[in-house]
Amino acid sequence: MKKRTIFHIDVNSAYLSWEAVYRLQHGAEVDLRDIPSVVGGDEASRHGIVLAKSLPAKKYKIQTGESLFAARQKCPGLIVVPPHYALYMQCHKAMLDIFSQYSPSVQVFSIDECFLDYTNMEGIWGPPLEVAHAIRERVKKELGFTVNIGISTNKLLAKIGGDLKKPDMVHTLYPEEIPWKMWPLPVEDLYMVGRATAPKLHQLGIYTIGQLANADPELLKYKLKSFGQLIWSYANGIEESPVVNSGRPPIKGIGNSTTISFDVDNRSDACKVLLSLTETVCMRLRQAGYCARLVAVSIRANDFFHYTHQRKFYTPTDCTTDIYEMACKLFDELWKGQLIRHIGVRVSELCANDFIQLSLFEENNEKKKKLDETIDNIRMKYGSRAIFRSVFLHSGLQPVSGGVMDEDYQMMSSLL
DNA sequence: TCTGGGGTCCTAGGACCC
DNA sequence: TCTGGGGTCCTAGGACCC
Repeated sequence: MKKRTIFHIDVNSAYLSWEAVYRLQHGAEVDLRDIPSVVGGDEASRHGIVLAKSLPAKKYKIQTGESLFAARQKCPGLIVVPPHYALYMQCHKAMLDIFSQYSPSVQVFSIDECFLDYTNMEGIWGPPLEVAHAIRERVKKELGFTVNIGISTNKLLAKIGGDLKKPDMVHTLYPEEIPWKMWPLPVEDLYMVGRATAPKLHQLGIYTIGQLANADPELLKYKLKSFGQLIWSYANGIEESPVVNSGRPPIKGIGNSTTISFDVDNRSDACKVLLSLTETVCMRLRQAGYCARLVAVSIRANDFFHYTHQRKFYTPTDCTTDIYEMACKLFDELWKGQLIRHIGVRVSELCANDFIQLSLFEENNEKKKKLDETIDNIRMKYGSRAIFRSVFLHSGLQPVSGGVMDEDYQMMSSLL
């Protein structure tokens, strides 16, 4: 197999950098990146977590995902700004435009991370290291934020390499550099070694990626099943997945969930939330041209315990009413009267919807389809609030939940 | 006013069939 | 009086990622 050259590019403190740049461009005096600051959700509606942090905030050991309450205890006077997802989508697209000029093969990994296949491109743009620096400089100059770029022969090494030291840097992590650049790192820095696996590895006396790489793969397989094999390979830099540029890999499921601003204690409110979640899920489903066979409902209770319940249709559907009715049924079977903090709806087992659905047993199938279509069109044209079901009047609940709504992005699923 | 939201993949155990 | 065994489908839950 031919040796590849892969770049991994990710934005330093993405949401926070983008927020900082926007504010500077609109007359702000201070750069959020220079002070202890975070992008955080709205605490009043119980979305109060850290979404992104500045480097000065990181010095206070503030972590992404922790509560703003905890973050402020670590750093009194912490600046907290709300997120603007439509802005982040614009930044994402702008940087993608730049990357695509250097290779036809760019894989979007998340809103702030891409892989770029630079194999066979040297003849056009020059040596990888020089080009990576050129890209880094261009993004900084033209868009105002900094990125880290990792270079190697596969996606895994490029990604770990890119994380070596931040911000605004380019690193290589070629296979021959693994022993001295990657193996000394703590094992939790390895992709796929998370909160649950790290302690298990520690119990085996494995604290660094190098120790994992040189551990007995049979022992790891015995303790961690196929996952043990996977992370052993990763620790040795073995990973061969291709950079998939042509759009995203096909989607497997569509979900929508929300933390409600108050604890729901009755079926009627819960079903309204289910409806608003289902509206968005089904709109996205139809937009993508799929029908779904499996519906799952999840709830997180007041005590943070999490429950799910799922069931299959005999015939896949994209109809809001069908999926909503199923969601309610599942909810009734799942709910035992707990106070509900969070509700989710997810559909999966998707198939293309371009076959003619037999409506032998459901004579009003066509009517339902027309209704969904009409509502979709109105919402696409005039925004999601242009039309909604009357049960939401005076309910204190969102009639359509989820997605980023903006003039430029009427229906856009948030990527993070 | 402590703890979001959107994904993918894997495993375990029970039902059911031959 | 000891009660298979393999395969598939289904559901619940847990792990990881950003």
